[in-house]
Amino acid sequence: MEPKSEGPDCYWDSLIPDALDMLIFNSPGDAEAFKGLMHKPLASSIRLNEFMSMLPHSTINNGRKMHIVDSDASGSAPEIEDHCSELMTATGTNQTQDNFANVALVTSNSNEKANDQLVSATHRTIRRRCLDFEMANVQRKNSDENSNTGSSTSESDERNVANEKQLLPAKRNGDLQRGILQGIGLHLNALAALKEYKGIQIEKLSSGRQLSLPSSTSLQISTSQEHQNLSLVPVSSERELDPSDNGVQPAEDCSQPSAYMAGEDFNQNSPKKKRRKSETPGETEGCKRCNCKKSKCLKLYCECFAAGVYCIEPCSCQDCFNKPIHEDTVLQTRKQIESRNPLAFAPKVIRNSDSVPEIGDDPNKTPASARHKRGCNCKKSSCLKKYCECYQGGVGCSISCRCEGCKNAFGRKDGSASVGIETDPEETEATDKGVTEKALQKTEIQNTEDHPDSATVATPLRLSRPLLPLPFSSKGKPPRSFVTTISGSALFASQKLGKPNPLWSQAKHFQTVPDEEIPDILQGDSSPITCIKTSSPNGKRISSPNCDLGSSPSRRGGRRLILQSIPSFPSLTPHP
DNA sequence: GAGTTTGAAACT
DNA sequence: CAGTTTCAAACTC
Repeated sequence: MEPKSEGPDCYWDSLIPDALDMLIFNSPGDAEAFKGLMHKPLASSIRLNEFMSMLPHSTINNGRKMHIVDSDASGSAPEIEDHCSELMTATGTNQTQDNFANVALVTSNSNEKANDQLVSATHRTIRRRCLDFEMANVQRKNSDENSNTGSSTSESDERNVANEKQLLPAKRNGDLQRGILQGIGLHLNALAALKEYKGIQIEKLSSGRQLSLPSSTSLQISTSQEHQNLSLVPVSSERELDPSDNGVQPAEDCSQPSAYMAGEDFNQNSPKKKRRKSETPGETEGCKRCNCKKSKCLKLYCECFAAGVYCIEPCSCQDCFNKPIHEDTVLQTRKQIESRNPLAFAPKVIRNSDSVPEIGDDPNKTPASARHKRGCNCKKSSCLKKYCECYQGGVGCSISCRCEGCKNAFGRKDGSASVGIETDPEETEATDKGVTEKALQKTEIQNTEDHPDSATVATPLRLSRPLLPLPFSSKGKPPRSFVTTISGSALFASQKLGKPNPLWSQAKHFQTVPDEEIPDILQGDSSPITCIKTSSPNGKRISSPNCDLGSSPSRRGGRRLILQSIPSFPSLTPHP
């Protein structure tokens, strides 16, 4: 797709223009060494880590943020990705954990149209694999302010900060004022997405929206094509900086333009968007928003509110208070709900990365790695419809469920259930056979469609990744922005978004997320970095270095992003 | 598009 | 904690 820019006449200095100006060397000798390096022909075989190893160590330290920009996701992406982790290792593991070492993987839309290629060919050549060193002052500041310690903030500390911010958006304003990149706030609670949840779903970056994460996050994702960044920036800041932001839900990354229209009347009573019904399985995955009429979108009934995002234009809600202009009310209500149930906004589906089968789970037949937090209470749906939160979340029922007549295709409460498409038809009771088979067929069809390349994979594997969009959603809600797996409270977003399903539609681009990648965070894992599966505009996945551990077929050629703690309710940040 | 069903959330 | 009510999504026609 894109011409390889690497070649005999390709030099580092052309790829890293102004590199000398951007770098700070500890000594003149380092500068000279680097200068010489820059004029070396860029052999296609050279590996990024090798290059980095040539750099004086001081070059990549000094608390600077390095961006790895790769415009040609198709060709060289894997290499960059692979070496990114090496690079991290080479430059000091600490950097992967502190705020000073920020590595951004910038991917472009490899599916760009031909004309786009022509237009941007030159730019790409330059940008390609460009190492962009950027001051990390902002993050440093954040680190300083958010942490009493001068040393790098620990994961737990960051999480606490993020949580604090969630409830105290005002604090996040400061971040905005520091000049953080503008962007559209991403409610990554859901990103549990990679709540997928564990499966953060980073969706279409091509729309030019930023995915915002807490300032403590070190990962920056952007598309080279439009210079759009998925920045780990406090959502609030984005909102404040974005003049066009009308309080519109930042987290939303809908493909629907209207969702972002500036000046659009917030009134969601507008008849124009009656989202869902028009959504059909292979249709555009427009944003599906709430339709609340009596709750004022201030209760968990409201999907938007529950997801930690503001309602926006596509919503069909009435008397909506879940808007930036009612931020105080929203926050107050949220606090109230949390006081009643601290986990009210936490992901409903929790993965057990330890793979310790729950009591009653049949390791052989149920996706034991994921379960609904509280379990369902289905009486009539037999856990075969999306009324069932377990089913909706793509997880099997567990002992904690109080459902009756459970036939959850992802795993029955009693552990005897068949799983997904591999369900043995004979296993299904004759009485409900029709229904069950229908549901299973639907699931199977969607699995095939959504994950054509994984169609032959054992179902249990797929099912064990509930956070990622599941197949059966014929009306998959559009993700609020992306599916991603995120740490800490971030999961909250992915969850509701997490409702894995909203992302289902987009999940098509993401493939499944390996269990290992899913939120260790949910389990209290202190790992500083969370893996996020995302897709570039062309559906490429961005991955983070740390995720390289372990291999998975689904990862091949994909990219992963690793994001750090994300506020659970970022998008509610006030809007100036 | 309207009406029904369903089960989570909220309330008592 | 259990029962009831309210609510909005999911589903059906």
